[in-house]
Amino acid sequence: MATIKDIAEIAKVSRTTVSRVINDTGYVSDDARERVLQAIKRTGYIPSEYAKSLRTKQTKVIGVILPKISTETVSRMVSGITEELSHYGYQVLLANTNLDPVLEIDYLKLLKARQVDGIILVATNVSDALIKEIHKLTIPFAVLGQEIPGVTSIHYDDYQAAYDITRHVIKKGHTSIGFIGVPEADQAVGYERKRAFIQAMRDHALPLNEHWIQEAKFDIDSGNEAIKRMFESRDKLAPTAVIAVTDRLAIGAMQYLKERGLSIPHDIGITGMGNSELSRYVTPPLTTIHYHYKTAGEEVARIILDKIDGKNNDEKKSALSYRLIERDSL
Amino acid sequence: MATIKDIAEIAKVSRTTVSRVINDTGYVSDDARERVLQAIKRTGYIPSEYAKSLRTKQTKVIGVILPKISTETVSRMVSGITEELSHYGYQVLLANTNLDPVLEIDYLKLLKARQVDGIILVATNVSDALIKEIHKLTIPFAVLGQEIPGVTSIHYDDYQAAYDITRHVIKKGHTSIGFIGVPEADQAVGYERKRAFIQAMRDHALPLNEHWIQEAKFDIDSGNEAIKRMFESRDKLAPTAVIAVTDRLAIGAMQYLKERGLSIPHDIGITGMGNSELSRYVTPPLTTIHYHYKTAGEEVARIILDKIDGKNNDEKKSALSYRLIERDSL
DNA sequence: CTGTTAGCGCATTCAT
DNA sequence: ATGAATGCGCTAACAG
Repeated sequence: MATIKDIAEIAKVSRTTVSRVINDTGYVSDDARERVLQAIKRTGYIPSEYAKSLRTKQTKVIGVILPKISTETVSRMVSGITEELSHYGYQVLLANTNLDPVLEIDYLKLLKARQVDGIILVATNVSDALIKEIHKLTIPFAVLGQEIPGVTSIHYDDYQAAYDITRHVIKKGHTSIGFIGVPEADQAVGYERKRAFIQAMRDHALPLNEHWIQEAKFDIDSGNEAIKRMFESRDKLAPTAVIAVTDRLAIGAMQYLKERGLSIPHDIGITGMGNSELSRYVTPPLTTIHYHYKTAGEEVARIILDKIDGKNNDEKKSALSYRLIERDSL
Repeated sequence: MATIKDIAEIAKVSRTTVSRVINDTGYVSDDARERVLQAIKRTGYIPSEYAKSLRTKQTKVIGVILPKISTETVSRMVSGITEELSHYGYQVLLANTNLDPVLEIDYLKLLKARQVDGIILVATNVSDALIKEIHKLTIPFAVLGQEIPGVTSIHYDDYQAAYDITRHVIKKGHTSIGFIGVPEADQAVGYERKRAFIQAMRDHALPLNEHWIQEAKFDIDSGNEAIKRMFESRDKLAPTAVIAVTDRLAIGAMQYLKERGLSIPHDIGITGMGNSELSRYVTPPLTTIHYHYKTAGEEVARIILDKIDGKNNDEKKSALSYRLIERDSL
């Protein structure tokens, strides 16, 4: 591997001059520049980013901590992040926790050690320990997907979205409405969406049947089981519509309903949230909430970049827009 | 940010000693070690990976160049890669080309500049310029998803898989079989799969109708249009089964068929390839080929790691296993 | 316009 | 068992 020193020798100039032509900074005679360029070309020399970073204290790398790359939500966010960052010569160092909360903290430290210029956390469950660690951070930081006190974040307005879809279901004339949620440890998807559902029901003076409020995990099968519990409760009553907090859950529920011979939306309506690709192609297509995940990735990238540039260093909160997509499942 | 020098001063030892306790190398008295550890704890000191890399010529970072992160295939591969690498303390630097072939070469250089310990290319269309650039590379390198002469790669045995599924369709009794492919510039999905289809048909002495061999892009709508062209050809003949080279294409085709009032698989059978999550949940569930994408990611990570360790430096080829998944669409 | 000097933070001889 | 000295590859004053 050639170094700046080699180039300097070949071109018969000092290392400084080489540095100048590389970075296009300061005056260099055409003659010297030419010789340097030639030398670079001949040797295939590429300046070491590491050595450069050591001097400049800038790595042009942003660390992204995420729970699991192979989900649509996250991969779309990452897509938005990488795309936006690439316009400014930044790259992404991935830290995939695979849903292990301990790793989140480990990676935070690791990224610090790597002197990344900024860190983006794609969050699900945020532990107190993590929040503490985040507050100790001195480099630009932002959270995507959840709201953390005192920290810049872009979150989805889960409460409002869930409230909207619940109201939508109610407006369609349903009064017996079931709900499939996820554990409340997940602030956004678990807690907020459930809270919104309950509030919307109350605001419309509709009854809440405890059997009709089920909790599932995040996978499709889990949705199937959750609605099964709903239908097999002793009182033999069943809702006329079910709101699931994710599309996958809704799709799992649809499977059960179909197996049971129920027609959607005629016998029972169902809605999801997330507008996953799946939701368009199941039968019938799912009514759901579309979040702009990729846009969120782009936006958080821009925020980090701003912070790096020194502007906009204060805490900043924003909620990403969403819209209700009406299809045929309700 | 504290440095090794600060710690040395606080602990009243030399930087060398600090380095020794950090890396657990050489002799250090318990007393000195204790003081160093205390100092580290107090200051929250984290050694700079950059400075370390500059000395050791090891970055513990693997560059991954990919065409688009937000597809199921790629994100599963990346998931396998990051998971495997993390076991050995390596991280992934992402380079998302967004399908721009020029960027592939740019990123190759960038990763070199960042002195990554290895590079994994998740490939689609591989240009000659890229191949040339790859051969100039001196760092460990491997390709995932396509086969490149003289380069270590894990590819899918697209020919065999497509041959198998064609034979499967034939065995089901079909003789009038259509095909929806993609441009042959894509060696694996475009060229190989088509070649296999044609060969299988010939081997079984079945006729090839040119109207029934259509080319589409990669998206769902494109599959829809492709089969439409098939059905609207002048001779008014239509196949009794259609093989699409991706699930998305198959799903697009299914939409058209349904709109046309055709029953699947009764009136016409259809198959995909890829076993995307979608394929399980469309109606009817799609018969397809399942590739072990994540496993491939893990495997290529292991290969790169081996190369870094100096073992197994020669070119190595392997094909990943797949299996036919029979569902209800055929 | 160009070169000299210094130092970023660390690991590694080589002495002691 | 410990430290002094050196250099990895680069940029940034500071002189000339």
